[in-house]
Amino acid sequence: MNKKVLLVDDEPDIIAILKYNLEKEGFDVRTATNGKEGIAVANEFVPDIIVLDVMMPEMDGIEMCIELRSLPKLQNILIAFLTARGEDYSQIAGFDSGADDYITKPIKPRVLISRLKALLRRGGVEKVVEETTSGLRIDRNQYAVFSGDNEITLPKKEFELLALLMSKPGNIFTREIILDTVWGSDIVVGDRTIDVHIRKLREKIGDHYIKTVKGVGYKVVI
Amino acid sequence: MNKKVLLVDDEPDIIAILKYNLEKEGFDVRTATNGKEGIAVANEFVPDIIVLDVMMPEMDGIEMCIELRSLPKLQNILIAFLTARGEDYSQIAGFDSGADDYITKPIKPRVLISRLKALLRRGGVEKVVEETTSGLRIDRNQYAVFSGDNEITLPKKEFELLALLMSKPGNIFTREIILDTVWGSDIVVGDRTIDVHIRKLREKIGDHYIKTVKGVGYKVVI
DNA sequence: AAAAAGATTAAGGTTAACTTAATACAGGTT
DNA sequence: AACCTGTATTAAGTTAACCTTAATCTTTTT
Repeated sequence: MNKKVLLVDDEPDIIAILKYNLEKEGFDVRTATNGKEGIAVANEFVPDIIVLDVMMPEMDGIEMCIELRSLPKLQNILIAFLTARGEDYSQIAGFDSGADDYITKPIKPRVLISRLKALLRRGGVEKVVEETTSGLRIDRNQYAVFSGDNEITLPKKEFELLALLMSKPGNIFTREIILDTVWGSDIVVGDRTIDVHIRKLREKIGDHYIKTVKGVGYKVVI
Repeated sequence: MNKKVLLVDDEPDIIAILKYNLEKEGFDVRTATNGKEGIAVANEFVPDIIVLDVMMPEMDGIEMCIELRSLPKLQNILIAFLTARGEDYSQIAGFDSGADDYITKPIKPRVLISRLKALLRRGGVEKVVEETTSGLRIDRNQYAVFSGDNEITLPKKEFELLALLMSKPGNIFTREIILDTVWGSDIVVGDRTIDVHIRKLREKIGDHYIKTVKGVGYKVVI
């Protein structure tokens, strides 16, 4: 049974690219170009996840999100906000209109897909906790990681890097994906930066959790 | 039944050379010199594979590719991009408009042919997880192979080699195809290199999975 | 039996990743 | 504003893993 995605964005080009790529991945996709239309489609289509541009004419993403959350039928749908990088994030996040994830544009289709899958996989807000059988646990709400019983506090970048790896324990993440997701596709930092962060992580959580696959990337052992 | 190829390139000379060589190999060839024409021919001809120059006037390869993928009838056709060497590859690959292979020009006709044959043989997209009845499993997301229950981590080349063999379990892969696919048509390594990698693989996953067919190539037992 | 193809082993060179230390930067505090 | 503290990034040197080749041995084919 394919997962249903509703894309809401006022730019037809972006819609087209994302739609194509999501469908290739096996998603069932519908689209809308403004908030009003989005609500209508959501009502009839009842998607699993809605990807929502924050900035839109007529009814913007935040308004749409609030309205969606007020409809009983649509209360449990996952909502991912698309925001332009550098946009006043606090305004959106602080508002807490009920989004489950914030994704910054520009984003490569590949990366978007992996974020959406991660969201669907962990089922949104209530499953912010991810745990491996090897004993590593991450709690996105607490912004904390646990190795066995003891809590380890991580700075932002280190946390985000580990959170990415933990979003799919066992899966490999290439350096490219890591840079795109943790740093953003328009920020340019060297490859060594990743190494150093991995090093710091290993220092704090223990060596055995993160595995290097040379020439490919990193993964968290299950 | 001959395989049907559609060549789309704005340079008549290149078209002529490739057409001649492909026909000599038994392919059924049609051509087009721009994207619009390409779509039209594709619609009527319904080729097995389309070879598409990225840089073209009017409608470029990427646009054409996206449009092709939007037509139900043509969704499963294989698409190979021709790109000039040194061209900003990331722009193309990152865009992920749905190509099945990227081939850099200049390319020798016989190399192109072997690439196309490889593509047609494995039917383009590979499954993420592939498993044989003999108990060998490969997971491209995890970048891991399993022999029965235990996970075996492989370095890049070994993994890619096994991944190729596992893309069609039971099928034979010639040394030429292996070199083209795993090493790339422009990299020249000796034949012994393949042997050594096969040896390492057998050492790690067990001798019985990979079978040598002398004078032909290797295959994974089903 | 000779020739060809593949298997095996060890060794070298290359590249990617690790490590350490130094610098730059941000946030908070005096 | 100056200072402190912790974090992020870069640079440079080191280490380790991997890839490839060469040389030798074994098997298969003619």
